[in-house]
Amino acid sequence: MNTENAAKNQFLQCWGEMGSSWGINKTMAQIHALLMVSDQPLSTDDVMSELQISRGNANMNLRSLVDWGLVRRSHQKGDRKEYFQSEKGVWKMFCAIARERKRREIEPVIAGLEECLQLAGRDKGSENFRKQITELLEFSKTIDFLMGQVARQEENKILPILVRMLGGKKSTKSKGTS
Amino acid sequence: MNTENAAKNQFLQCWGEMGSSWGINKTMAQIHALLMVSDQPLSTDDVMSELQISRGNANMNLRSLVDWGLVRRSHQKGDRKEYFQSEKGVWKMFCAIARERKRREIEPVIAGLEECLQLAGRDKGSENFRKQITELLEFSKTIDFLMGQVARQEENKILPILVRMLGGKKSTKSKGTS
DNA sequence: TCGTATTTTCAGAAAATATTGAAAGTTATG
DNA sequence: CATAACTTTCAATATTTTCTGAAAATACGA
Repeated sequence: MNTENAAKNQFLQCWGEMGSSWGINKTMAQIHALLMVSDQPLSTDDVMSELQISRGNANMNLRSLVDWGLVRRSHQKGDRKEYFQSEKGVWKMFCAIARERKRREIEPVIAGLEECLQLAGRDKGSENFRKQITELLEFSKTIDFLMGQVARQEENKILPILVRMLGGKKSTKSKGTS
Repeated sequence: MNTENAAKNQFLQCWGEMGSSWGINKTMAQIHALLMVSDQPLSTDDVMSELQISRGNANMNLRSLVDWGLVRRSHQKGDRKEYFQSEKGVWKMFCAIARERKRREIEPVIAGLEECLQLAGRDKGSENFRKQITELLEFSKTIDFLMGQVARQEENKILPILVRMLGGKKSTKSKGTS
């Protein structure tokens, strides 16, 4: 990691940690952070030298980021190398993550819980079990639905509304927060 | 893992996987699953034998579950052993998780991003950097606020409202979605 | 207080995950 | 189509995380 900029290093560190704690490969999160604050698209070699990681590692995690829809491949004219550019809009990023986590983590849970109900049968002894699984399943389906809908919003209209609904700070000034 | 019940095993498996993919120790998630579908509180030994894990492992993860507010310690009269009982309400569980993840994972990110801004200074060269970090920071603060507010709702009123707002299925009955 | 039942801790072992780097594969260009 | 530039793969290795089990600590009842 270059020493160039302490703030940038702090950011790479911070973002990597956060990724880790949400079950995302730390290097993947760091590359994402690097690209997010990079003014130009970066090549695999740029990423390797900035983060001091191997080609294989850089390649694999860049591909993952592309798969997640957080990063685009790009090309510079007169250059054979591939460059990578991050989506910078926070809401767009949020949508991409919501979409992928729905697909990778919520949908499989729904399928798993449905299989539980299948296996549980209808006998008296499994009543409580079925009730609990059914409640989890319905909740999961609601979350699944909401993540899907949120992920397709072009603009972040929903969070400000929620903030108001859940008691956002009252405006003390005469004009609204508009 | 006892062979007693295929549905239960499926559930333990499924819940463990889900935990893993969200950065939660798989065993912790499995113990949680086990307690969720257990009619009586279970002792450490019960958990050990159901999941075939060591005392140390069981103890550590039970403590974590208690720390997360997902499991309560309980006692049976005339028995010196400690027993554990899961919160079963899905909404209550959701709130506990939201509360803890806010505290453990969102708040540190906010602090980290604020430190980035400190370190970045005010010079022209860091303009884009500051803009990006600032946007991430504001988004994080919004999420932080929302998780805090959601976590304190006794009842799940908010999700049904959201479902309606984001295009919940239209009523097929004669009256409109009013 | 003592002895016993129970819980907690923690160093070492095992398992899971992430990383490396070199070879194989691919693609663009003369 | 040969070559050089670049990308991808993957077996070996390193690192991190999780788990074990026995020892230490604690709580309880007589």
